[in-house]
Amino acid sequence: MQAPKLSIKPTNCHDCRMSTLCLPLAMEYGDLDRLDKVIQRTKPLHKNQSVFYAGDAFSSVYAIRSGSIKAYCVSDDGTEQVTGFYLPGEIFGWDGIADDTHKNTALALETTAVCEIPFNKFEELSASIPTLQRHFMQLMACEITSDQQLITLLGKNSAEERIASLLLSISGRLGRRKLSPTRFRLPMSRADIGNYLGLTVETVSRVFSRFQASGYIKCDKKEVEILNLSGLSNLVQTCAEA
Amino acid sequence: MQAPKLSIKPTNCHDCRMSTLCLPLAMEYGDLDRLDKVIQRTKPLHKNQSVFYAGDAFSSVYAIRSGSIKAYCVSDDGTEQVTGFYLPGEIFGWDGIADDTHKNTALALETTAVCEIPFNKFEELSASIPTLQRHFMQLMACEITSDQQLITLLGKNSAEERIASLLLSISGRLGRRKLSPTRFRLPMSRADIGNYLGLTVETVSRVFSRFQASGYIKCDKKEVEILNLSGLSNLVQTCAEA
DNA sequence: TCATCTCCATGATGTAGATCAATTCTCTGT
DNA sequence: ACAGAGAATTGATCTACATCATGGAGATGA
Repeated sequence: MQAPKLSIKPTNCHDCRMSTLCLPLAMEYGDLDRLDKVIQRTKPLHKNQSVFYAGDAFSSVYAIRSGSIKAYCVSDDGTEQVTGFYLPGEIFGWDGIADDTHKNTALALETTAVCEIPFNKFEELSASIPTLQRHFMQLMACEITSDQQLITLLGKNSAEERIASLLLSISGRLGRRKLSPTRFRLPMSRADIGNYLGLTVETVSRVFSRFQASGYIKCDKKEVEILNLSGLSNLVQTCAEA
Repeated sequence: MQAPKLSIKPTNCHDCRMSTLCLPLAMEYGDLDRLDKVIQRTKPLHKNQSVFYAGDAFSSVYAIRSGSIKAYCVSDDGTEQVTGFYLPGEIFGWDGIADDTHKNTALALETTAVCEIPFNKFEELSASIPTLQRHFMQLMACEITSDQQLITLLGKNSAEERIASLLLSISGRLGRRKLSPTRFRLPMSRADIGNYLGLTVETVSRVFSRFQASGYIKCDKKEVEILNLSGLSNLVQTCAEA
């Protein structure tokens, strides 16, 4: 397999377009500099390469610079459970903090660049930068609330509501990154979506077809255009906005 | 309404039976003393009293000394979603960290004593007690992994598997608190269980009956005795052990 | 270029659990 | 001690989604 030719320039936290998202807004300039020094920028992963595997020792959390990540775990009987999709500017890898072992495997869904944030270095830093500690806890708390929203979704909502909700979630998250909230490419397969939402591939496929027939979306394979955002919103009832 | 007569003696973290659970094991004696000073012990709540409501400003997290708590949120259309049950020694209230507002309401399921841990005080302390910070992050990470297990459960498992899993979870958590893992009182209603597990009351009730008929459990209303723990375990496939 | 594979779409059928309904049992307050 | 409300159980029926099955459209590799 040939690694794709990519022109990712070495960068730093100061001019990273994502920094207001993955880093605390209130951090001092000098503090950002100190954080910048501990962050490792690895070369881009290509599709299906992993950042870490379930069972790996936990040492870092990761921020996505570009691309997307699927997190999933495998149960004893071999069935997969997708636990999350992560988009640019988002942080993943918390699942390892509980007992220093990752519960999930993190896989690149496409060519993806991540920043690695060594956790022990981060802990040292955050003792002297209080906003950093608070910010990381907030990010973890976001993970908790978004997981709890997914729980609600899985417990109470129909197939259509679940998929509408996922589309809206992705749309909103891309929008916050100043990317188009109405035209985007879904990086994951229908099977991944179904797995994540507790549905079969067939049901996912049918719902996409129905959404298209009803004029909510237009889609060709993974390319999606949302035509009626408010219509989709009306299909969903969430516990709280993400 | 008459407050029940309770003989809860003023206590402190040093002789709290739970301290090894809700507090870091590795903390120095002097450190524990400093933490002890900031923790507020309120008088016991009785059934259906709330610790905080969804929408309340976030200021503290809470540890349960005795009793039990149900956390739930309410969506726009008024439907409830139970997001967790908390037992003695467990900590709840993280859901407010993300944006300083609680997402959930926390309600006492029975007469319940909680310790309040003011978050700003905790943050000050944890700057000088590194293990404290790490421990809190671990507790949050536990919340994340347990939420993700619930996601798996809701996405992939049958009604019987979900309920077996809940019974085993409660059993295990009580066992870790040196309480009987095979005989206990479920503090929550069948409706709460169903809500939490994405099932209707009727289904919960039927599964309890079936479990009883199969000899897995014996139960009279909320009083449960697990007769065949390994049998129940065989019904469940989890992503990872809690 | 053709064979193989994976992904996606769509139709036909089956089923677990929801929904509707009725009864008993158990708290709660006066 | 009693009335009324809520909690739990059990039965009958309905339905959303799973399951099984087929065919096509793109990728990938020899």
